[in-house]
Amino acid sequence: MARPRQFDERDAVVRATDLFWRRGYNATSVRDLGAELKLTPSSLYRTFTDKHTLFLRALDHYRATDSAEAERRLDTAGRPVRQVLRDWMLWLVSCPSGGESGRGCFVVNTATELGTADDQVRQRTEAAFEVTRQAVRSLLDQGRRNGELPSDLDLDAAVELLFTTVLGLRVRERAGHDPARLTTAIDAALRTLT
Amino acid sequence: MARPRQFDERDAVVRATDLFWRRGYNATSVRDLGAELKLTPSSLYRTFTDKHTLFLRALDHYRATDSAEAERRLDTAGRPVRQVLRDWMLWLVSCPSGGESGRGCFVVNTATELGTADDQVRQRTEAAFEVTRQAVRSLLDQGRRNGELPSDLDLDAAVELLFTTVLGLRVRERAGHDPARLTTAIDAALRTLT
DNA sequence: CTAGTATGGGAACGATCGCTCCACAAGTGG
DNA sequence: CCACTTGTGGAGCGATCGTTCCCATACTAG
Repeated sequence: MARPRQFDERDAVVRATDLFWRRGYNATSVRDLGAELKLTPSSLYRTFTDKHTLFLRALDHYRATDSAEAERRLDTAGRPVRQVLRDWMLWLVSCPSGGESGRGCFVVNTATELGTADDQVRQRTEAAFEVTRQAVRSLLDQGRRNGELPSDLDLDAAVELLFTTVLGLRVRERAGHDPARLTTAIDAALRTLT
Repeated sequence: MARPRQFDERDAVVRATDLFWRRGYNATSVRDLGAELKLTPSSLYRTFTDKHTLFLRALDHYRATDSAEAERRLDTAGRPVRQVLRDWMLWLVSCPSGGESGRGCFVVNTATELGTADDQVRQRTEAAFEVTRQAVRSLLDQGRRNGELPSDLDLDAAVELLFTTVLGLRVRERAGHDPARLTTAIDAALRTLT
């Protein structure tokens, strides 16, 4: 052992996530990161290898926090399934992290910015998408079995529609669309479950 | 007058659109553009002022072609409204421009990459969104009036849901999602119109 | 206290960024 | 043919990119 770190690695990742989320991968320079994380280049590279690896760390952190928070909100605590879904979707489109709005979803932003070119990124965005899909699916399945939702509900179709709608909502939040309209879209999506 | 151009300005914009669409704004360098458009820097700057202005030209070109093509496809020629919508949405998620897939929608990609920071870009993406919204609305309104759709259909809600779904589909196409699932989502969205 | 080790600060690397400039080429109007 | 005007090609501008290196610093183990 030797000289200990003067910074909190976890806190640095949090700040990096914030910056990458707001600006995207390509528009965020290592110097921007250095200023935001209060790290000199040498510390940044010693700790995180390089910009790309730090970006992957940021994606992982996002999934472990925001996505996890979403999972938590999708966990019914005896509440009606449709109410859970509505609260979750409303939360998604109203500044999930802190006050600031217009940031959309880090995963969606990343998926559209980098497409399918970067395999390590693609694996992570795909995993995040799949987790959400499955969470929605199990929630709907639960509602169908306990009688809250029609027993003849087409689960596959409902999952695809809701999941696709959620991605669209994330884009629209990023684009600064009127929250009232997003709420209208949410309620219309939920009305398909009757 | 003097020496005439050795290149076709329109063709250059087409190629620029293609490149910006695939890679996004920040990841596309002026030298990339020069190579793709077969233009030297001096010609590029003399003709298009700068990278940002060329990007706006590309956005405008996209709206004037791909978006216009979408409008055309939304024009019923006596066909059933739901069939028109279905064909249109299927077309949206299956490589609209040429063979290549995984490009998503240039407008959606731009909106998520640049957010609401750039006002000139924002105006254009917003205008493109609004044109689509209105096209969907008038199509649904037409269907409601000629009896194809329920007379008590909530137009606002249906428009918001379909429009949001379309944006989600564009993201998922960019992310390389299974076309069969996207088709499932499309059919589920259309089933809400009954 | 000393030897050993990892960190912090920052200069600086080569490459590339967006962009400009200028000499030359290629047309037009007189 | 001769000015004149505009386009082309390419070197090169200053700035910034991602990254590396070096050295002083600050801690631990013995």
